[in-house]
Amino acid sequence: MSRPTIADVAAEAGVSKTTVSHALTGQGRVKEETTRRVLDAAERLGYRPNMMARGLRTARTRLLAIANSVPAVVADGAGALSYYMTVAGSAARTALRSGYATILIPPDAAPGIFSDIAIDGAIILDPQTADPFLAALRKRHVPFVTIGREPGALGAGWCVDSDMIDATTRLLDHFALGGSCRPALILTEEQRSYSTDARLAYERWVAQRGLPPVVVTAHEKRAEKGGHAAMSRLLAAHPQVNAVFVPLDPFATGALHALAEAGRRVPQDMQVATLDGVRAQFSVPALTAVSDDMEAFARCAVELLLEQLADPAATPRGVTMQSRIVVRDTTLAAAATG
Amino acid sequence: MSRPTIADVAAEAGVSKTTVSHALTGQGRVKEETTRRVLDAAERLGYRPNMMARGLRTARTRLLAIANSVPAVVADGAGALSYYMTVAGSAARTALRSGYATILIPPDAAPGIFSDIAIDGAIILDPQTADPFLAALRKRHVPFVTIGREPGALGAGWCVDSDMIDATTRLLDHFALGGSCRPALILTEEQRSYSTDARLAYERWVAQRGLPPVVVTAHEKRAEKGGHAAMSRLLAAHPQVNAVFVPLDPFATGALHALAEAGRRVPQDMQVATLDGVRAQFSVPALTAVSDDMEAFARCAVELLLEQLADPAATPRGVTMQSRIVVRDTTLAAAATG
DNA sequence: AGCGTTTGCCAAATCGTTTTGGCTGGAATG
DNA sequence: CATTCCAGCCAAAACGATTTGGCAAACGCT
Repeated sequence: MSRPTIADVAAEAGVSKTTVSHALTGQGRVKEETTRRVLDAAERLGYRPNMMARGLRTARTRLLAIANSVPAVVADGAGALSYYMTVAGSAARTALRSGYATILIPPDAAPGIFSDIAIDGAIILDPQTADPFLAALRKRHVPFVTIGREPGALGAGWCVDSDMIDATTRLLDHFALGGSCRPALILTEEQRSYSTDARLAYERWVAQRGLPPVVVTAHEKRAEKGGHAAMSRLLAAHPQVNAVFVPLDPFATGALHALAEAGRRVPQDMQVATLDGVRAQFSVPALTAVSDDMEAFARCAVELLLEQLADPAATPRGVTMQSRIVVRDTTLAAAATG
Repeated sequence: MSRPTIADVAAEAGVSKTTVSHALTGQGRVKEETTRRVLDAAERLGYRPNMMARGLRTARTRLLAIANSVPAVVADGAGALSYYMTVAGSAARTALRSGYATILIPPDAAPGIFSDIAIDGAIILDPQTADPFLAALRKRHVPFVTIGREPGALGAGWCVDSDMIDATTRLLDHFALGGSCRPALILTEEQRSYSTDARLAYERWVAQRGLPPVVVTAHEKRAEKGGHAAMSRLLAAHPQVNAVFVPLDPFATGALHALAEAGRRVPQDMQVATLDGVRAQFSVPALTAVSDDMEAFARCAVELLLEQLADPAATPRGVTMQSRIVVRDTTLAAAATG
């Protein structure tokens, strides 16, 4: 026989389809003993509700989507977006516990994708200003949670975020531990909340010390090349700079190459730090980095999304997480302690 | 108004629902001009077919799943399974082109998952002997394609695979380029096709040269520790060995540590190679590796799966891909050429 | 003209759930 | 005793697509 339906269970248990549905979903009023009989029958037949039928009736798919707004900077292929995997996997696991499956939106997919797939909600990584993915979701009235805030958004949205202002400040303090410090910042042209926050904290920090702000940018798609070029320009224009925060990790490794070519020693002549990931970990020298627990981000994002699905009228809630600074080879305090 | 249905389009175009359905899906007979009118109406209303309704009727979800049979060997957290992301992302992209969305099965999920989600097909990475995921899929009659063969399976199944016998042979030849060579093999206890193939090729290679086979194994879950322990045992028991193929990359980095502790120079005293990935690339010294185009694997797997979905009665087809050997710091030919 | 075939369209059935509205019979209330 | 209420169950109506079977009109052939 093909897959048993609710009608088969009803026949087996000697009740109506309505009662089976109620017994299984906990709706309506069903005598305890009847419920047990239904559950038994369902078990015996190996009954599984048909998701399509259920979805049709309830207008819910029990599917979430996860997408990365950051394009796959395929500088050297593998692992460029490995943190995306970490997040996606963790989100999928968390969602599954609540009975939701997670659709993986491939890197670099067009935002139009969201009008073709049927989902109850979405998680978007690192949205940028006026993010096209978020626009598409809003248009379709699909609830979403962002990891990282949408910079320049009007009201606060559902999001989970790291405290990048605090982290940047602590990082600059860490730079300064190595002695007198003239820090610079290498950012992406694209505005994502981590970069705007880093800029804010940086400008505040240098202003307090009466230092001139030095910020160089490149388009994120240029990846390693962009970081290399930015660092070269920086060295030429601001020779006094002796520490640099380069959040985007392909930029950071590109910057390391530029420094090597220019004959600058790291960290003696130039301290370098980035956001954590496989690149930072495995690069030689290993990069000091601002590190976030991406798995926790993902878990939290799913929880917020489910909260929102349960009550679409709830007021948006954000969660902020503390980052750690992982000291490796590219900053002076490392040499001092290690 | 809420989302338009096929009935709205029918009204707008002045035809029946049947005709709309036929015009949109290309079924049945519809006059060219009528089709155009329907398409126009659908466009004007922004009509999107309801996936749940369609799925209910056709018993197809247009969802695929991708899962990794290899547990997340979370030796040092991030990036341990970054190749899984590469594959999953590439598969998702390919599937999307044919109108399928891809569900990400989180690492370490229980095989029982497949009785709770509604999918048309699945892609399973690196199945092991008597793989529980494949068992679950077979039980539910869900078509699947494996990346890597299921070792010890009776008939041939739908799969895409690398020619690991050839690659291993070439790798051993590469080892031998550095002079007289006594190679060993460090494998996982778990049998996946790449490991059984590597063993086969290795045993053949040493037999041809009248050398004794040296194979050491560890449980894959032990990750770096396992590789470390295996290498230590190898050094103690077989001091004459001067080259080792360690397919599982966490094992390989673990082995490198053991070698460093034992004061053996790499590659002078011991050549080392592994399967490619971020670890191999970024490890210091960088590991010579057998490298596969995982994105191509994924594309191919999706194509095979769609082929199978189009004709479930088709005889299973396998595709074999050629691997490259990427020479880095841990083999002697590298020193010779670089 | 008469007959069979093809073309173009449609009404109704169908997929497997949930939900609505109603029906029973016994307990509680007056 | 009559009335109201409620627990416990059910038949039928959704949900929005595809598919089946059929009906006219147009066409081709003798």
